[in-house]
Amino acid sequence: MLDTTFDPKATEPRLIAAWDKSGACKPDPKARAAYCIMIPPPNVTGTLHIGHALNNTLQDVLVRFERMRGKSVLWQIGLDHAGIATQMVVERELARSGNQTRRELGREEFLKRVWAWKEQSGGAIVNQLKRLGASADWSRERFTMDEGLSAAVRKVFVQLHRDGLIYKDKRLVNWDPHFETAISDLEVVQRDVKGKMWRFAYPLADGPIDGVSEIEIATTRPETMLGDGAVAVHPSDQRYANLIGRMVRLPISERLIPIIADEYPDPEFGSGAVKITGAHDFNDFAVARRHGIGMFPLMDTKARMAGDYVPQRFQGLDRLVARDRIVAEIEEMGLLRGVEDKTISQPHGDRSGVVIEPMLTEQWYVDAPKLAITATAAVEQGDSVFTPRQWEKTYYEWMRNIEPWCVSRQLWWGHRIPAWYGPDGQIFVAESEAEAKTVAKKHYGADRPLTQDEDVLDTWFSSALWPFSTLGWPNDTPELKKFYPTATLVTGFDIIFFWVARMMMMGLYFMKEVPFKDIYIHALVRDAAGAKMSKSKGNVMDPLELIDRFGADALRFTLAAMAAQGRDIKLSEPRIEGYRNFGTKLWNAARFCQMNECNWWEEFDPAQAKQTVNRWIIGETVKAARAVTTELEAFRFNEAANALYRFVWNVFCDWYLELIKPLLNGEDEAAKAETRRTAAWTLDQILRLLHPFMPFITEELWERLGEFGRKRDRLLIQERWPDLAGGLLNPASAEEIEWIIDLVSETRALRAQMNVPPAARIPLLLVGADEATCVRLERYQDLIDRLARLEYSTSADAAPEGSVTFVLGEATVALPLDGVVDFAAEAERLAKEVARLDSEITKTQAKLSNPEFVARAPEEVVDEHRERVEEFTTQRAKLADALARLRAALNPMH
RNA sequence: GGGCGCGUAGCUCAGCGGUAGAGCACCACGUUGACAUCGUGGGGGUCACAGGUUCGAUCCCUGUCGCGCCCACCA
Repeated sequence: MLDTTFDPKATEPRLIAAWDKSGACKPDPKARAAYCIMIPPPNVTGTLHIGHALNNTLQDVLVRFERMRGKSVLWQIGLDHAGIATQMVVERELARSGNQTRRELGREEFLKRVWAWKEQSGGAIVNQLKRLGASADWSRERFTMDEGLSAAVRKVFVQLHRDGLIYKDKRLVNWDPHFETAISDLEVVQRDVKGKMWRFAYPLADGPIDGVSEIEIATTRPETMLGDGAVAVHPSDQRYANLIGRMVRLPISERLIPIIADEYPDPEFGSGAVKITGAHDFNDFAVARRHGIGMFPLMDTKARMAGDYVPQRFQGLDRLVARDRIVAEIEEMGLLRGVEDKTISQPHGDRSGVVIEPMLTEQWYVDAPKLAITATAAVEQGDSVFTPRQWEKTYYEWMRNIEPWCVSRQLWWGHRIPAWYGPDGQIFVAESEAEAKTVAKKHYGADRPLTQDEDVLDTWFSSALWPFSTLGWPNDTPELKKFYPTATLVTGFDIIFFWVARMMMMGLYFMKEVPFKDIYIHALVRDAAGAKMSKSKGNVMDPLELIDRFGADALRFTLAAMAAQGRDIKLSEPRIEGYRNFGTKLWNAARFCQMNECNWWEEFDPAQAKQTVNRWIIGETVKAARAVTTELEAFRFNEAANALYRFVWNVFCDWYLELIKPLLNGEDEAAKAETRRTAAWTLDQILRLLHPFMPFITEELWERLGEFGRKRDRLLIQERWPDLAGGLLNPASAEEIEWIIDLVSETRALRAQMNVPPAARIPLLLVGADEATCVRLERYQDLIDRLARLEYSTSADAAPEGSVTFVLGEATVALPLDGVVDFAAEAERLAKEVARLDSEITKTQAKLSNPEFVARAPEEVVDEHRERVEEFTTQRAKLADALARLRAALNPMH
């Protein structure tokens, strides 16, 4: 006998082990149709947060669903080496344990420590994914720094370089002074900070012109003035027309710089003149390039003032310190023309949080604009389809404005760039040092020492190859053939640019096919204020703690049920609790079945069921199965979950199990046996349908129920999805049972309104009921009595003197007057109902008398309206009659 | 500045042109009955606002107001 509740804590670990041991999560070699999902590889430093929980729940739902549908399913699992994040963690660890710093250790030794860290503490998230119930083939786990994946990275780099799609360039990059590395545009976040704007006067070098002796510029970053190469004004700006081409003497540096004309300055803003600092500002860089203006770098890798263009007294100062000193000097020189407070949006490193400096450095770039062309076209042609569709716009928007992708990072942890330099700086890009040497020898005609590029690649470079590198590429493996292009990508919108777009580019370039057919973009799980959950904000909900408290099934079902399209998820505990209760409800329904010997019977053929109630539930089950299937195919997880919730609780538990109680306790052995088997069959279907969402409780029930009926020879995870073949829907049975449900519901409402004590049966007389109704009432009298505690009798005659009649379902009911009824309240209710019906009838008739409606609305809609009028009119007549009688009874003087 | 989205019951939210929905909360009644992690019933909404399209709009279009996100930029 089952306990009264399911115990997730005791059960989950056992089932995780059982699934793994069964091999059920490996692709089925016999199945012809392939289905593959690539996990968005979590960072090796990561721990499971609620976003992972959502993301992986949805993937697991799909994976279990498709597996049960008989496909050969590969859920490719793995981890990302997460360059900056991991290096940060290990460096912090070193600092905490009083070790040497990264630089003191040296590159080789530091990397050893990182690998050691990875072996020990990395990948904790893998076990946490298992706790969530993820049914992946764990034996195929990959890591972006695996030898195989690293080889793929090298091959891709070399190939793209050979094709001219990777190149080295000296230009302005986003520089993170904390990690001392370049980062890509995407890794920069703009934040508003309070700042100031200063106005400086730059004196004209050759004295006053037309009485003007200086030109005023505005800056929020005075320290960069040391690197000014020009002052720009708009060509149409009359104020400066006569100054264009003149020189100004840059204060402090005493360099002479020209006044140039360019479209960039906005004459409306400030003085209309802009200082041009090509080495420290992206806009200025463009202007300087256009005009061949010199660039003067002012900072070292830690963003301290340094270099030839920085006077001795500022050398080594932090740029903010230098800023104050420069402003002071300008003021002393009498050239400060004003200061005002100003909110500035400042770039920050998304990992380091420090202010990013634009710096002039040499880096490796991927020609993203070129690769984006096919990647954009693929979505336009529908080779890959976003769900929800609106994300395609976001994708296009970015792809059409894409900048070259800076892929080199001045870090140690990552894929080292496969480029070697000869003594004269000649670059040899090759898949290995040996290969580079061979090429170099040919180039130089002799062996020359080569040094490898110090830099590593952006983490997202290897992630971009994930859909094919994990399948064995560049080798032509059977997996690659079978699973590429993959079926569905499930991910959050926050990494559409970082990851999805780049996988599209790389996949299309190297595989000539899109990496995935469907891209399902889910919402972000946010905190109550609608903010992104983040460790730094301290607003995270820990999924593992939620699993401890409510069980993994409850968390999974909640996430799936809330994964509606188009809105962020605000997770609430009461909701999880509610779905935990749903599990308990299912558990107890199974317990009821077990107590009543509703045991699994393999030979049971639902098509042969005779009892109306059984035929009805079989039809309802098929309807539910179809709904769940359709919704899942369209990635409407919430709809699928809701359909299941309603079917299990409101149909199976609330009605079916109640309706069969008399049969199970009755004398008709044939009916009893059929009912037991039908109940078992239905429960069996429910377990299958629910399994993708709640794998633990369903698997456990599957096994436990099997202990009593026929023995199960397979785990539920290996079972097949319910057969959706038609022929099981039985309209007649459905109509009859729905009639009972209506009757019971309405009678119950009536009882409540009449304030009848719960134990009391009340006699009701049906007046003028037709024969079919009488037969039905007769047949289901016990049931109706049980469920509503009403004893009906029927009469073909009119209602007895002094009783009130009213409508119940399709029957007219007479209520003897000596009850405990609040007639006034009842009269009010009836009057309200009559009024409602009147307005409905008027409304519907108005529609019907509109010739356009009749002509143009679909036929079935018009018919529906006609029926509605008829139905409402009959009902209204009955109610009005009852109301009249009631009023008469209330007021005998009439 | 450009783009995307959201305003539906007290709360959290579904809703795929055809009589407005769920869960929670609330009120009433109910417990030796598979389940109090429960059951039955009930109250509660001019679907943000204004126009338009349509026989018919919560749904499509336009505008307004409020809120959120993304991208770019502010010398």
